[in-house]
Amino acid sequence: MISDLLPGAGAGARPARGVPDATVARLPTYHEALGRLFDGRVEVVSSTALAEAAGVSPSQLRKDLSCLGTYGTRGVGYDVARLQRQIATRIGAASEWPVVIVGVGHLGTALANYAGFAPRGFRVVALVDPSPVLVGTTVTGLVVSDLTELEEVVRNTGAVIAVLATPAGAAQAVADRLVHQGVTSILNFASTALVVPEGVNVRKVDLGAELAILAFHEQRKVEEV
Amino acid sequence: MISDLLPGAGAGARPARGVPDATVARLPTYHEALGRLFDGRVEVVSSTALAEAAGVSPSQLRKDLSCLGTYGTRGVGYDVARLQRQIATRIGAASEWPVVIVGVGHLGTALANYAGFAPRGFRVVALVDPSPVLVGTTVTGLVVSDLTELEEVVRNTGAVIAVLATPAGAAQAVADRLVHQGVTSILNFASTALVVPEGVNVRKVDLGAELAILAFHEQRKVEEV
DNA sequence: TAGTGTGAATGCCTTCACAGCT
DNA sequence: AGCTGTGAAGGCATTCACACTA
Repeated sequence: MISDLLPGAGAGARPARGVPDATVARLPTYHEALGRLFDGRVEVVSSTALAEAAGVSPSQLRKDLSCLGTYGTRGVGYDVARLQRQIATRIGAASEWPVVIVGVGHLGTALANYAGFAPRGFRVVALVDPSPVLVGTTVTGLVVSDLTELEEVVRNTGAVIAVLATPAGAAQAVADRLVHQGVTSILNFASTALVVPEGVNVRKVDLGAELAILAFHEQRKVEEV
Repeated sequence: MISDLLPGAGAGARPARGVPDATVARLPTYHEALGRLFDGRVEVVSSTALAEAAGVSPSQLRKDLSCLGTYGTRGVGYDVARLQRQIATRIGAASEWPVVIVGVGHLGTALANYAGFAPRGFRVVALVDPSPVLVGTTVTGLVVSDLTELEEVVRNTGAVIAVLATPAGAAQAVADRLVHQGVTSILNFASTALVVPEGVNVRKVDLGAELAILAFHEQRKVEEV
């Protein structure tokens, strides 16, 4: 939606080789839709069909894909396998990215268990939390490390992507330490605007805000009567 | 970000009394920032200060607030309490919205426990899942209902907002049933584009896609060398 | 004929710059 | 003097329409 409009915004992101931000944000959706709909059985797909599966307009899909170079055949459609490979390479789903999760509360635990990461090339390699109750326990086969060892954990795993699922108050301090250790991409679930240096990408996911946006529309419906 | 742009976009949303979608998406952030920074002690805030706390530009903040009518004083700033009240009313945070969560896996459980909903006027009033193992158990003080009773649950609670934390395959069917019972706002965590009638708002939160967008930028950094 | 690729046009959002209050 | 409110300008993103190709 909106997208974006969307909330969940990038910071410090440079214009990126001619691919507009809005397009980048949709590529994962296309990739996912391709995998979900056409597991080896369909060989060609039209822009109309794929667009519907991804929830966008056909012309938008075509324009987006044209940014990656052209992988369709006029009069026919797109070669599914080839297109999927191409998008995968571009969004890095072909590689495997180690990810560190900081904050092992309810949300952090859910993310550690989230099945949608693995097929997209992400592997959760470490969990970090300050709570003595949690440190040392095992979650999804990973031992929770103490927050004081954050630097060591990041160094050992070589992670450049981190997920922040801490309370809002702790987020900035943790982010600073992550960036200092070489993390350059942060997915932030805390409801704070993080300040990071140029070149570090942050995406914010504010679950409360998402619901609030829906409530706004509901509120408007109420007022209309 | 991209916000919005962004994935997570509204569907069926009408132009809304002159308030643009992009502004609506930021209002909850302003509301949250006001609450976090100024708990009763500061009476006036400038657009510059609030904008920094919310992670936007001062001019954007001013333009956004001007959509709500004018609650600032030239040469002085915004009356914190008054502004907060005004935004709260507009986004419906002054009311209390009952919310039904469908899908009580790791994510659904985390959402049921999420502390960020209550202060924004949301109360989780029901949990629904098809699994015989879960039905009847208690999560955060709520007994999990069977998916077959979905219609009854929605009717009894009077919820118009629902959260979908089901697998992708089940999402559309559940959405259809929710809409049929009068739900008009859906927060969708399943990685599927939902088809809903005019007048129903859907916001999609795709956690895997969020990470994938970050991976795209990392991939680009790698290729640059 | 069917469906991609893409300039052109439209519309939306953001940024700028300054007029207007206090 | 300081800071909001807002028209105007500029930049993106989306949509349209059609040339082009298999």
